[in-house]
Amino acid sequence: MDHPIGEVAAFAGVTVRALHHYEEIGLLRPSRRTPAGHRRYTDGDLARLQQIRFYQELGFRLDEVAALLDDPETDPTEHLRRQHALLLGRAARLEAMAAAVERTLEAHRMGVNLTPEERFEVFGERDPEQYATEADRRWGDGPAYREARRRTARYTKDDWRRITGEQRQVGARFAELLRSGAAATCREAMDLAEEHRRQVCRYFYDCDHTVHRGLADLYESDPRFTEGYGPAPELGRYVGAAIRANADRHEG
Amino acid sequence: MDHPIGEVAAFAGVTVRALHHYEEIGLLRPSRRTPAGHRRYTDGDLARLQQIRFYQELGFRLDEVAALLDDPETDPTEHLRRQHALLLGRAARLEAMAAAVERTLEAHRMGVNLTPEERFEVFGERDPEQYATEADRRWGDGPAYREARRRTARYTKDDWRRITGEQRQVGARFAELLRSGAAATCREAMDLAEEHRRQVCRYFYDCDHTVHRGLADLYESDPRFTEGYGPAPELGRYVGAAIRANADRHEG
DNA sequence: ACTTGCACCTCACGCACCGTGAGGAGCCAC
DNA sequence: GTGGCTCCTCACGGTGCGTGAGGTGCAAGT
Repeated sequence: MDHPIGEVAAFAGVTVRALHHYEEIGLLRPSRRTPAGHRRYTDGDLARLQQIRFYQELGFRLDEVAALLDDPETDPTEHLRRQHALLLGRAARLEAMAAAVERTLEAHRMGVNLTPEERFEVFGERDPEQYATEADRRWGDGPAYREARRRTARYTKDDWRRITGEQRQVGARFAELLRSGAAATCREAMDLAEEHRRQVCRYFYDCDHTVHRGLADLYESDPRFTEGYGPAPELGRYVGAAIRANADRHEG
Repeated sequence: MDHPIGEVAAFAGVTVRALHHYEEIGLLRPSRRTPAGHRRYTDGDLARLQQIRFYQELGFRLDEVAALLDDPETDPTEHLRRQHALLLGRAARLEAMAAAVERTLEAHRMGVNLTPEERFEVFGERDPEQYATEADRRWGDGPAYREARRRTARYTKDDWRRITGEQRQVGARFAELLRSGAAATCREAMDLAEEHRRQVCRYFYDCDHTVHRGLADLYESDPRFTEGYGPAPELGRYVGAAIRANADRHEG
């Protein structure tokens, strides 16, 4: 009912050394040892290893993986659902990159020279926030968060003024819409949500519609994010609803 | 007409430190320096950086990337085509992993316990065959052909994209090996051949080593099957030799 | 003329994730 | 008893940067 280390390594596509390492850092401890000291992995251990492999493939560091898996508030199916979403997101990103390569090829064929922005737009991506501490609590500090921090770290003061200015403008337009009595599900509100999403993409991380839904929760639950434009909690809910409607529209 | 390092870093989504590192290891040297010693990157440097980023995203190490880019026999468009194939392959792999997560979820819901093989099959590897129509001509409508047609008939457009992406990846890896000077009878080449065989099994029909030998002939005689990855006829012979060596190994 | 302030420079140490032996033991087959 | 395979435990090495520390170049403000 349990397996020796070589077999496990072969199954999982990792080396024996890696399994040793996982034990050293407390990430995966085999449930049993033989009298001779040989490691034996149970099916439960294998299930954990599977989770480890998925998270790792997604770019999490091993200490992050350990934190995720050892969080008592997360049940197994939640891990799987999260991994599913992240995997599809990454796949989509790679396809976008492939498309970018195609465009580059095309430009090359035409003898056109690309602008730097065009060259690297697909590398823009994934994930966190100026709400660094919020993002932290919500997503731990996954690869997306690190990427965002890396990017934001390079922004100058002028960049920040420009970026927050743009964001405040979107916020103001949301407040405007809300005051006008337009539904959060109307086209204008959804377009505004889409604009917001693209801003996040441009300045912070690769924010697809799924991730954007997560931000919607954030806006609704924390009035800090919309304060200053209007009736805070109500505007938060309004923006959240618009983001969700927009996501529905694009995913439908 | 050239750019300071911070700007380049922002464009490309890398840190300034990374660019310093690339220069240290001779991977990317800015074409110019200002009198004050500040690096200046030309558009040509940016083009190279773009290539670096793509290859890196695909999992190549920096010294490998340098070797690839500095190979005088490879022209720019060949890099792009190769990257395109590899990106699609990786995207396909991630989608397969997402599907595996779905299956795991489903099994979980049913209360079923997965076998280790099931748990990790997606981590093993990749790749198959599109030569359905060729198979057609060769085997007329024997049982193998009928099975292939039965299975391929159910594939959606998405399935096809995924499958051909995986295949192209194996092709690219063969080309890589050939370029590296490895013998077609080396272990890596045979492993790759075996991987290829399993793809055929998974996506088309039961392809044992004998049948695989038949495919080897096909690849050698028709350069269409390996074009786009490298010197077509040579690569075809190389793949054929690897398949035969692999068959020998398994049948021996 | 002076001082911020930012972008840039050059060391140089540190860290994550293992790879890669070295040296030895358990276990099976002949 | 002697290969031959798998397993064990150190322990050093390597890649791809992160992260200061300490200093320079230059433009704008006072």
